Amino acid sequence: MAPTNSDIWAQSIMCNDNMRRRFNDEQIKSLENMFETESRPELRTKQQLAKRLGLQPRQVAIWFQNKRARSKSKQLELEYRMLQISYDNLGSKYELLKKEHESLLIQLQRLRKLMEKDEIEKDVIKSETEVKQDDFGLPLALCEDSRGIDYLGPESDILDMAQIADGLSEIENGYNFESRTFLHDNTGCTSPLWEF
DNA sequence: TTGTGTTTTATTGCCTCC
DNA sequence: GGAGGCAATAAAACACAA
Repeated sequence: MAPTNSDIWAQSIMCNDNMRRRFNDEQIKSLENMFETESRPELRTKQQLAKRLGLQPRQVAIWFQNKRARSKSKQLELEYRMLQISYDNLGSKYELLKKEHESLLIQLQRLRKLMEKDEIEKDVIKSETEVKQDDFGLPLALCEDSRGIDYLGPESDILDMAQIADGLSEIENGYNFESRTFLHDNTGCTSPLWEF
C-alpha cells in the first residue's frame, strides 16, 4: 500500500533531525573564514568549530572536503582560461610570422628576377668585349673603372644579395628557421604549429 | 506550477600514511 | 589496521524560465 501524504509528513517530522539542511549564513561564513586560513584543519579544530556552530564534527569534515574539491575545480577552470588566452596570443604571433614569411618570399622572388636580368646584361657586355678584341687583335682591360681592383662592380652587390637569397631559400625549404625558439616558447610543445 | 539545470550536503569506495 | 583524504556520485535544496 502506497504511503499517504500524512504518512510522509509524519515520517519527515520523525526524521527531522536527520534531514538534510543547508547550513545557515553564519555557519557558512565561519567555515569560509576557517578555510581561508587553513584548508585542511586538524581534527581538534574541526571539533571545536563544529561545537561552536552546532554541527556534527563529521558535517564540518565533509564541508571541508567538498570545499577543497570546489576550490580545486575553480582553480583548474582559472588555469584553463589562462592557458586558452596564451594559446590565442600564440596563434596571433604565428599569423604575424606567417605574413612576414610570405613577404620575405615575395622579396626573394624579386631578387631572383633581378639576378637573372643582371646575368643577361653581363652576357651582352661580355660578347661586346669579345668583338672589340677581334678589332685590335690585343686583349683589352676587363675593367677600366677608376675605383680600381678593390671595387668589383655591381656584381659583388648582386653576390651579397644572392647570399641573402640562399639563406631565404633555406627558410623557404623549412631549414634553419630561427623562429623555432618561438615555437617552443610558452607552450613547451614540440609539435609544429603549422597544423593551426 | 512545473520541468530542468545548478549548487550543496552526504555517501561510498579506494588509496596513502603512520 | 585505522584515520583521513580524494574522486565519483547520489540526492536534497534551490533558482529560474516558460
